[in-house]
This record gives sequence, C-alpha cells and structure tokens, in this order.
Amino acid sequence: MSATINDVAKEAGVSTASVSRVVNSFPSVSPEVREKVERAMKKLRFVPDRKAKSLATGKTSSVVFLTSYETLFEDPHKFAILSGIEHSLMRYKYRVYFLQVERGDLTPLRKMASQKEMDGLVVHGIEVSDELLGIVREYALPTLLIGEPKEKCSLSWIDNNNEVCGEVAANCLLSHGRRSFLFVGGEVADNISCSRLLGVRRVLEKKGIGLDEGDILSLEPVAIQAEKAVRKALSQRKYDAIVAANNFLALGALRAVQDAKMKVPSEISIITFDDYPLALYTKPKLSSVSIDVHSLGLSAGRAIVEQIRHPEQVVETYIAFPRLNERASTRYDK
Amino acid sequence: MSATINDVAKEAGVSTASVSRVVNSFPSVSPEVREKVERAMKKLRFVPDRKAKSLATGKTSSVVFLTSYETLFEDPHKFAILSGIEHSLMRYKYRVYFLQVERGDLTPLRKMASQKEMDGLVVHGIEVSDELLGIVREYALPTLLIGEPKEKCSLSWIDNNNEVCGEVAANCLLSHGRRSFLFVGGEVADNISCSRLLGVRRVLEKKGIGLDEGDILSLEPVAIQAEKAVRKALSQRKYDAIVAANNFLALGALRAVQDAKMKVPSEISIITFDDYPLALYTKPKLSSVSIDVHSLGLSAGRAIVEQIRHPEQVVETYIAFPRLNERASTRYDK
DNA sequence: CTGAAAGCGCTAACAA
DNA sequence: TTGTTAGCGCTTTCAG
Repeated sequence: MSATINDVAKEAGVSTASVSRVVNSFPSVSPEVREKVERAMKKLRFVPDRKAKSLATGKTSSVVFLTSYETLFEDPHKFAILSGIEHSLMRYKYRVYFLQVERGDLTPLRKMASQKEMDGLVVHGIEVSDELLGIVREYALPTLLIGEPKEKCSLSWIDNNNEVCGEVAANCLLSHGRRSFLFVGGEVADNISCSRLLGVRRVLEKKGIGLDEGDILSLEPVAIQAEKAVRKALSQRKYDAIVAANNFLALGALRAVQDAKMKVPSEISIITFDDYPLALYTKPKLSSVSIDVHSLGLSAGRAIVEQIRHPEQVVETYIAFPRLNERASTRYDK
Repeated sequence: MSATINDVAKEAGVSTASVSRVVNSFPSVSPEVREKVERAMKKLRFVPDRKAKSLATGKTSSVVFLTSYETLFEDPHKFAILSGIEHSLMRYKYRVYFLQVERGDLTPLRKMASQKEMDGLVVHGIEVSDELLGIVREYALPTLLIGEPKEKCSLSWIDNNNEVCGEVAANCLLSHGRRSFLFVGGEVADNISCSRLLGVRRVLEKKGIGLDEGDILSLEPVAIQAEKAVRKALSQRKYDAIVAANNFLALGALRAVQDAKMKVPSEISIITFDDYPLALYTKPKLSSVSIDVHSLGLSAGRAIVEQIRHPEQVVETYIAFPRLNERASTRYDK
C-alpha cells in the first residue's frame, strides 16, 4: 500500500522521529536531515495518515456542524453559512462533519462527543438546552453558536448585525426622500425582525421621524396576512415607504400596494431583507438589504478555531456585512 | 480521562480481546463473559474511541459528500439530498464529511483521499472529470454520483426519474380534460427538462395528442424569457394547458397568461416541477410535481454503503418518488 | 539536533 | 470460547 513514516525513515536513513519533525515543520531540524527526508517523502509519495495522527495526538482536526432537520428550509442562510464555515475551516486544515438532530434530541451529538470524534462544535438553528450545555461541559467541547442565543449563556456566539441592516434599509428610503414609513414586521418573538426595526427606528428618529403604534405591524410571516394588514394600514394613512422584515411580508405588502393602485416605487417604495426566496421574482423586483452570509460563515470558521485554541475565552460578536441590493421597488430614478 | 478497553478488561477480569468481542457483538462469547464485560462497561461508562478503531481496522466509517461552491443556490435539491444522506448514513453508523471544491479543482478531495479519511464518496453537482475518475481509481474509492452522468462512465449513480415526473404532470392535466398542451422547457442541454418532456410526450401520445415543434419552447431558465415566448405562443394557438419545466419558466408563463387575460385555471392550467423557489408564492399558487428528495437522499445513503461493502458492483438506478402537489393553478373544481 | 522506544486505544491472528 | 500479542501509523518524551 502507500508509504508510512517508517518507510520514509528507512529510505532517508533517519529515525521516524526525524521524519515526524520534518512533516510537522519543527524548527530544530538540520538542513541535511530535512533535505534527505523531503527527498524520501517525494520519492515514496508519502502522505501522513490522519487517523494515526489523531490517535497519537488525541486531536481529530474536525469540527461538527450541528443543525436540526426541522429548520431545513426555514432558514435562508443555513447552507450558505455551512458553506462559509467549510471554506474557512479547510484553510485551517479542519474537516467538517455535517450532523442533524431531530426535535432537539441530541443523542447523536452525545455519541460523537463521547467517541471523541470532534475538536469543536458549531451549532446552528438549535435552541440552547440544558442537554446541550451538559454535553458541552461534560466533554469540554469548544463550541460556537450561530445566532445570539435567546437567553444569555456561557457559550460563545456570533451573529450578524440586524440592527445595522435595518439602518441601511431606512437610510436607503430616506435618500429617496421618503418620510412616511410603515414597518411590516414579524411577531414580537421574532428577534431578527425586532432588531431590524430597532435599526430603522434609530435612523428615523435622527431625522425626527417617529413611528406610531399603527406604523408597525406584527404579523405571522405569511404573505396573505401581510396583504390584509397592509391594505388596512394604507387605508388609514398615507405612506410613501414600506420596510418589510422578510420576503414573505414584503410580497404581501407589494400585493396590497398594487391592489390599492399605488405605483411602486414612484408613489411608494418597498424594501426588505435578504433575497430569499423571492425578492428577485416579484414584479417589480424587491430591493433588499442582505448580509454576506458566506462571510459570516468564514468568520464563524475562524471563531471556532480560536475557540479550540483558547477554550477559556468567550466570544460574543456581532458581525456586520450588510449589502444594499437596490432594485426596482425603490430605485425610481431610472 | 475516560475509560479505555484496557480499563474495562481489568475491571471485568477478562482480556481486551474479549471486551472487543463484546463491544462488536461477536457471537462466540460466553454469556458469563458478556455479562461481566457489560457490567464493567456500564460501570466505567465506556465508549469505544472511534479513531483508535479506525487506525486498527483501516476503516474510517465516514463518507465524504462532495459538491461545488458554484452550485450553492443553483440546485434546489442539493441540501435536501445532503440531509437525506446524513440521515441515512447515521443509521449505518457512518459520518458525513461536507466538502466543497472550487471550479472543479479536486485537490481537497485528493488530499482527503490520500490521507485515507473516508471509506466512500458521494458526488453531487460536479461533472465527472478525468481527475475525478483518476482519484477514484487511485484510491479505490467507493463512489456514488447523485444524478446520471452526461457521459456513461464506470461509476455508480442514482437519480430521480424525471420522465415519470413528466408523466404525472401530463396525467394531472389530462384528468382535468385538457387537450392542448404547451411545453415550456429549458435549453436542449438541460437533461432534466428533456426527461420531463419525454414523460409528458409519452402520456400524451397514448391519448393521441401530439406536440408540434411550436408547442415546445426551449428557453433559458429566466422568467422574462418565458414570458415573452409564451405570449407569442399564445397568440398563435389556443392552449388550455402549460407544462413548465421549472419554477422560473412557470412564473414567466403565468405572467404571459395573465397578461393575455386568460383565467387560470378555468381557461388554462399551469403545472410545473418542484416547489423551489416560488411555486407557493405566485397568485394563484402553482401546482407542481415534486420528488421526495429526502427519500432520494436516503436511497443514496443506502447505495453508498452498498458500494462500500461491495465495491465491484456498479449501481445505476432511477428512483421515482414523484408527488403531485395540486394547487390553484390546475385545481379549478374547487 | 537526533534516535530509541513507549505509547495512543483498538483489532485480529494465533494459540491454547 | 478465551487470552496473548503483535500490530495500525504517528507523536513524544527522554537520553545521548
């Protein structure tokens, strides 16, 4: 079969320890030995066996990306994040295991942890439960959550900054001279929607524009709900701008607006967040503020590596990569 | 730290070999020994270390799911399939590595293969290249392709049966009394679209309904293209049914139909395939024939395990799990 | 700076 | 049916 470290040692006429040192680029190796070993490695096409290394060091150089079956299509960003994390971790020579659990039952994770199959854990789309905390503690597992946890806990997390996204959206509309805002948001439990609203408000207040209770809708994220609610809102007050917390709400809002024979964007502008799944397929297309999720994934990769190297330190970070995608629903100058 | 097989052996007063036998449920173990070992294992909370086992057996019990960055959002099914594969493989006690490559550069795969990190490989969304075949051969890697390869090769593959999906779509429309069909398809290189067309034709021919050249559109999968082409087609002939090869084409077709003031579905029915990304968000909602991709993933999991166990046999299978999602764009009886 | 040798935790002949 | 023992391929003391 393929060459082992022993074969290389023999070929080079040195000890296996020396080969190991060269492979792992220890500084304390004489040029001659290094030279000999490298030649032998090349000749034998030597590639170190990862599992042997793992056994010897106790490290696996792999990280588990844990998520739930339930959020398969719910979260627009899930896989873009996974992609970013994989990309990032490959550069650190880590592998990524993809693991899913059902309805919060973490048995598969516990199993992998007890078999010491990973050096670190990235959690996405799973509530922080006592069971999770228990496993993390029991196996001293460096862990990173994607998304700020609802309740403060001892785990590190990384999240994108939805408030900043809200600010960007509001600024866009302001720059087009809009002054009368309707916020079509998710339910109060929807943290993301709330953060976005916060950002919008902050910007508007600076301009002396307040949002009354009636200017803020809290809805289930279903187009038909938004359509009804926005229709009603439009009948009560004259708006020239709508910020919709997600694509579904934006679609409903757009329909209500068009139903009311208002022109988009000349009479009223609409902006939303993310392009998932339909900002690009409405007529007119929806402007949106999206985050660069791949970048978030890259940052997450870096963060979990940090976490593995320095398990004691806790990281809590917001990452802001908002990008304004201006499209026909706001860009009426052309 | 945690208990090893030696600790258990000592505790139970037997040899490590016996413990190993119990752990791997060999038949040839006396009840007494088994009993003793099990008690000891429980007492010490023993869990075998996977990497040690890997080193000893040469097997890793993990499979790489290989895909490309480029198809991140292109393929609606990619992650549903990954999910199904993971689900399936966990039951076989396999782990899934998630690996992506850029523009067909398989270096990362070669690296993992040369380090003997996987027992098998599942490839999705990557053309079969000489490099891939080379790696598979060089490392004797049990491999399964998701999707029938364009050119016949020695690798096993599994794919869903798009022809059957086409048949289901056509039958649906026929059952509603439709007789005059327009097929809005992708470009000729689009195999999926072609297979679906094949299925549609087969069913129609049985009913003595032929499709002329003008009844079949070959378009880029962009809504605006479909809108224009369908508008033109509608002006030339009276159709009462449209089969659109994907959601984007269906959206364009729907717009053209509505533009022509035709009622959906009373005057004309529209059906498409898959629900990604917008079948549920048009007005009316689009009927579709979707495949149960999770099931496809499950089958793929089983198939790659088969492939690992019996590397010599080649599997080429179409899996058919079509599901008719009838919605407002065809269901005009209610 | 280098080599010998003892592991890492488990498996798998081979004997008994 | 069981135990002994020699690996699997690499790392890591500890001497030299």
